[in-house]
Amino acid sequence: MPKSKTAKPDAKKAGGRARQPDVTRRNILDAALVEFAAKGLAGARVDEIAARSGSNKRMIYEYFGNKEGLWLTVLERAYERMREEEHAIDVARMSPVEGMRYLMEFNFKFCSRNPEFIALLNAENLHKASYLKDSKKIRELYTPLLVVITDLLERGQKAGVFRRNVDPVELYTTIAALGFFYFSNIHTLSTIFGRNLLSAKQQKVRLDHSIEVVLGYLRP
Amino acid sequence: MPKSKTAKPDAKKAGGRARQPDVTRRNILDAALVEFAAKGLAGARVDEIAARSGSNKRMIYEYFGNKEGLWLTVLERAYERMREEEHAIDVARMSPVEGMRYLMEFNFKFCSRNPEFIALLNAENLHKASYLKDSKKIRELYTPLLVVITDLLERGQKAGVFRRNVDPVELYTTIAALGFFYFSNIHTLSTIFGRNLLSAKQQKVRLDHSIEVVLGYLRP
DNA sequence: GATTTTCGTAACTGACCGGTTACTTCCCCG
DNA sequence: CGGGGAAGTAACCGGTCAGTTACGAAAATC
Repeated sequence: MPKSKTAKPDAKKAGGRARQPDVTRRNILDAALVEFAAKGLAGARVDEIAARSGSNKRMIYEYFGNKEGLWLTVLERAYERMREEEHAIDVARMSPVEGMRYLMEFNFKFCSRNPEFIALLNAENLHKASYLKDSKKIRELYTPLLVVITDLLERGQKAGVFRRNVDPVELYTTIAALGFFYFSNIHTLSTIFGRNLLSAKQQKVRLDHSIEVVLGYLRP
Repeated sequence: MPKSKTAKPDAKKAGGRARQPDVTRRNILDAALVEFAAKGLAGARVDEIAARSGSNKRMIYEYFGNKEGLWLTVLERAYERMREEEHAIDVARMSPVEGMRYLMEFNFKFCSRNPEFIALLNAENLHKASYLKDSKKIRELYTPLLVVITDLLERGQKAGVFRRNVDPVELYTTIAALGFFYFSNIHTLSTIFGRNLLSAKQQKVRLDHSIEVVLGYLRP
């Protein structure tokens, strides 16, 4: 989300009034992401978003129409961000095993770094993805990770270090599951196991194990 | 949800009034499970639960105090049910590989069969498991699956069919992840992949792959 | 600097919703 | 058989919240 727009003051904090629609818009979206992620669609309060954004309700309804419009925009933006980061992945020069390891680490750490994204996805699944389904922007936008995985698999198979007959979509789902689930259920799991799974140490244990599972499976 | 309770009239449908606290209680919980799973804690409507249960709000507040009390009870009940089913698992007579396969199938199908359980857990994680943490009933109740996994691992290692140095808790988490994630994110995944992952066919593909992953990993 | 357009504020509205209460029904026990 | 208490009903209350509006202030435009 680099700002390609202007080098202007950017904030209206210090009393300085400004006329910067896109900044206001962004502030609202940032605030909405936090609120929606913390409380879901039904639990989130528009007033709270307005207050937190430094803007006001009127602007929200001007830009996004209603609460659901805001929700969809926040959701689309979260997906865009993820895809941007994924696009930056380049494992072409790595060995298949190295590449796969790197990929899983990326996925895992992305989940760790973006708890709001996790919360958002879960909430959207609660609604049976009804907002996502209506989104023009997101349809048919496969994750770039899929391409990378396909490439790694092929190279690994040719080099004889990966087993054959692995469906890339299935493997992608598995990798996504291993990262996502841990963070998605981190609070109930922590409660049941009586451990703080948020700790860096526990996270490392989990990531190492997950990588072991996938690489172990991929052995020819 | 077979009714194992009594052979009594049981329903107050046909005008027949009844004085059956536990039946009313159960009806409320059944209705609440559906409503909470569909809309989350904030989105659920107490009036709707009352209507759907065939009872009324007054009874809800009499039995459960408030909406949150009802939520916690529904949550505890869902966990209890899962543990009951898990307790019925007996893989003692199966070979380690057979047993592991059976276990994963059980876990997967449980998730498939109990979408409300998935929704409930996700919602509770949104609240950072705050209700679960306060529950006296659930604390320190390790899932029985963990015991079974530990046993299978040991036997498999002794027999030389499983690798050594596998942490049972990590493996449990992995197995849980492979089942849970698919169903938890089934709507967004279906949208993005453009496939209906709810179909029996897709489910079989996923389960088979998941089993392959774990058994592949476990090879010595 | 007058006009138009955008932005911000705060009060408002109307629906909704969690929770309560007054009152009725009818089961159970003596 | 009659009274007490549990079970049930529906109206109601007070607060909340999504969404609107009226109006004022400041920018951009000329």
